[in-house]
Order: sequence, then structure tokens, then C-alpha cells
Amino acid sequence: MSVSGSLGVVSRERQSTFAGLSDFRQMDVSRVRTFWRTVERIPAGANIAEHDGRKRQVVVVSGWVSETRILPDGRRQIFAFLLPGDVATVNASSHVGSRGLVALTNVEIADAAALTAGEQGERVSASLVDAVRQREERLFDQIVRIGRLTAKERVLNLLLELYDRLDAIGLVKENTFRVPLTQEVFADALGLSVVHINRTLQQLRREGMLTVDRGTVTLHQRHKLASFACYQSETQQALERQPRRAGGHQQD
Amino acid sequence: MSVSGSLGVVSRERQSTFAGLSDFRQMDVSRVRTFWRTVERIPAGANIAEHDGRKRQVVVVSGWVSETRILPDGRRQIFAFLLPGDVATVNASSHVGSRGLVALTNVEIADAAALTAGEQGERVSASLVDAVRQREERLFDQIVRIGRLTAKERVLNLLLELYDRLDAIGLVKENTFRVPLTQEVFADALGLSVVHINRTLQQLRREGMLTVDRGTVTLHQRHKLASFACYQSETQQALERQPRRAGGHQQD
DNA sequence: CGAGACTTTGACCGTAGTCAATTTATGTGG
DNA sequence: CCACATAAATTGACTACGGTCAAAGTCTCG
Repeated sequence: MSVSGSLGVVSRERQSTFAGLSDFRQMDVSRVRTFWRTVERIPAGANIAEHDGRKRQVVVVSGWVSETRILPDGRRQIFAFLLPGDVATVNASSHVGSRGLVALTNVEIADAAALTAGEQGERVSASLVDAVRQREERLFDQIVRIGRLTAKERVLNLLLELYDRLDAIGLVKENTFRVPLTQEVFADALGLSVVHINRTLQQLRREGMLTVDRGTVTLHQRHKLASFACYQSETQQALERQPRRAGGHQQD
Repeated sequence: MSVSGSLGVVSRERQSTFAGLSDFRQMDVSRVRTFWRTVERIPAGANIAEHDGRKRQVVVVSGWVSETRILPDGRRQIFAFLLPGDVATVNASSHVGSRGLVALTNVEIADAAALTAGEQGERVSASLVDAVRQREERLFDQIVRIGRLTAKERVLNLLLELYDRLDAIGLVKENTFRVPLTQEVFADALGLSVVHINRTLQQLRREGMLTVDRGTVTLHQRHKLASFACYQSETQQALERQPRRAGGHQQD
């Protein structure tokens, strides 16, 4: 008896269904057009390794990438998901035990060095610095998720983060967005087993917190979910960091 | 019936017992002496906040610091431990929900900006850049620990990391080192409960993998432990990243 | 010696893992 | 358009790792 939906299917997915450049936010569009020639295509499932010798910094233009480590005994941990606009440093080809970048969908990436070279270099460069900062901040969120949240909280928390990030690049429509991830991938990111991810999703659905249909996710009552899952959007975090005035408490 | 040992006691510890500057590694000694006047003392348990306004980068000179986040419901997650020589960026005063630096022992810190200002600035600066890189690498290790390792593995893995880091700054003698941490702190770092940390330590002791006596830890057969706990020292990681020759496999 | 912080135990519970079988996509070739 | 192959999602049964609660026991320090 089907419980009515999966988290998604990656490999067989028709490309460009969801993350075409057309959806890219303004600034990035121009940025990318200018350096279109430097864009490199990576097929789903492939590793993103350095070309010849040393490491390099790349920017995701379209598609989903995961930052992963495989343990010697086969266990796998996904550190982060990289979406269009995100930055990452490519290490060596991902040996067991070291960190690697794996394309979860068909992906387009650009070399950061190339992007910062042009005339807009200054601005792009600043943008990349910020992307790096955000990435680190998300690593901390990830640690909290797997270190201190329950399965339900982890799933919700991650989905809420993905919502915000996808929303920022225009990939959310009516509280709904595509998550081209296998439940197994989800499990490896959240430090849970596939089976448990499956059951947790079912429970969340039964409780009406979200809807999942073939890789399309809808979050209901995001505010409630956020407080339930200890989720703080990045903008909220920024606000708390800079409480303009120490006094004057406000309701809500 | 006492099982014979605790992980350690922090607050009441006589200061300077273990991490005096005298133990500091060469390069750092000179670095610190030159800027001695810029050193700031933080008492155990205190927060390390920014002084007046903006964020700043600080270097730990002596003592242990934790990078922490407190969740709205009281749960706590420790992201990392900072030892002498480590770098961190100070955010705003640690509100609930945001990241904060907490001194676990009496601590001495220096302002990174001040350190890079002097004549040796160039060299120091490079050293700091590397420290930042190492710190990030350790965040990934932390994610693997709490995401994919069992309790026993987590404890060992963390102790092995601490061993290497303390060894690098001359704070290990005969496989033994001081860990001025409460079991509760350990628990919050490893995403476990205090009770379970306690029992796990006992188990590890019974199995002869380590010895703990009043905050002094000794690891037995580090190599075996390392393989058991999926631990890779940083130097090992670096080696795998740069396999000089692809061929020529070696035994061991 | 007493107070408070830490560690240790015991009893019991529950979340999440494992294993193995089944069902449901998603495709593919004929 | 259908039969078959494969990846992914679901289920059920059972296990176990780790959490919770509460009560000692220890250690330090004033």
C-alpha cells in the first residue's frame, strides 16, 4: 500500500526541468552570461575533480551537488548540498576517507577564478566571499541538526533550509519546490537510515506538516515548522547578531 | 563502586597547570612574545565577545575554548574545541540560537589583527590562513563523527584528534595528555547524553583502549584505535590528497 | 565539615537501525 | 503498447543503541 509519494528521483530525471538558468536571479544571470564559455557540464552521479593539478574554487551554475565523505567501511556522510550560486573548493579526486564533490543531478559549474577575472570582478568577488561565509554558517546548522535534533526535526530543519535557499534563487513557487534527492541521499545527509527517513516522512505527512509528491515538496505553516524544528532562517540569524537597540523589547 | 576515573574537571582546576606558554611550539612562542601586550585574559566559563562593535578574529594563546550554540529549548551543541594556536571569529555576544565562544578553562587570547601587524606579519598571516583551513577541515570530521559514528567511535575519534592537536603543540607526553573537559561538555560535543558518555568511557577502559584519570587521558595502541574509530590524522589526509605516484602500492 | 559540581549506577523506555521481503516507479527493448 | 529489468520506496518484525529519571557516590574548595 503506497503511502503516496517519494522524496524524489535523481538520476533518471529529465535535465533542466527545474534549475535552468532562466530561473537564476538577476545578478547571477548577468554574471553567468558574461562567462558562459567557462561553464562546464557534469553528468548526474559524476565526481567533480580538479582538472590537472591543484585545487580550485568552483561556483555551481545549475543543478545540485553534494559534498561527501565515504568512510573506509562504506558508511557515507553528506556534509552539504550545493545549489546554484554556491561555492566550493575542489580537492583531489574523492578517495575514500576524503571529501569529494558529487553531482546529484546534471550540473553546470563555473570556475571561480574565471568569474572574478572580468570587469565585474570586484562585485562578483565580494559575492563569492559572502557565499563562502554562508556555506560555513550552514555547516554549523548541519552539526546542530545531526548532533542535537530528532529525526523529525532534522528532516524539517533541512527542508526549511532548502526552502529558503531555493526561494532566494527563485526556485520556490507557492510554498512548493523540487528536491531531486533520493531518500537515501537524504538519509546520508541527516545521519539516519533510509528506512527511518521513509517512516519519518510518512509521519510528517500524516501530521499535515508537509506534502511530498514525486520529488516536489510543499511545506505547510512554515513558521510553526520552523519553531518546531529549531530552524532559524539566515536573515533571522543576522538580525539577532545586530540588535540595533539593546533596550526597547518588542512583542513578537 | 567507582569505576575509577572521570574525564576531568574544569572550573576548579588550578590555572596554568597544563597549557602555559612554556609548552608552546617554537614559532608561536616568538610570535606571542612580540605581541605579549595584546594578550587578553578570559576566566573559565566566560564568553568571548567582541569588544565594542564589529566582529574580529582572535587566536587562542593558552587554554581551551569551545565554539557553541544553545538551542531555544536548552539543548546545547559544541561545534569545536579551540586549542592554543587556533583561530576563531568572534560574533556578537552569544544569544540563544547563535554561535558563541566560551572559555572552558582560563584562557589567553590575542587579536589576530594585532598579530599580523608586526614585522613577522607576513609569516604569521600565512600561519593563520592555514589555521583557518584546518579548522574547517575539523568541522567536517565533526560532522562525520556525530553523523555516522557510534558512541564508542565518536569518543575515540575525538580523543585521537585531540591527541594529534595537543601533540603538535607539545602537550602530549608518553601518549598521555590532559583533557580539562567535563563529561557533559564531551557529551554536548559528541551529540550524546552525559550518562552515555560515562558508560562509553567505562567500556573503553574495560576494553583496555584507554586510561582516564582525573582529566588525564592515555591512549593505548593508537593505530588500532584509529582504524577502529575511522580516524585519519590530518597528515594522513594530506598524503592521500597528494598521491605522488598513482601506481606502486605499499603494504601498510 | 558542608555545599556544589561531577561522576556513577540502576531501572526502564523509545528512537532509530537492521534485515528481508514487497510494492511502486521509471525505463528499455521488442 | 507491453513484458521485463532496475532503482527507489515501503512494510513488517525484531533488535539495540542511546536517552531519561532519579538516586547515590566522589571530589574540591571554602
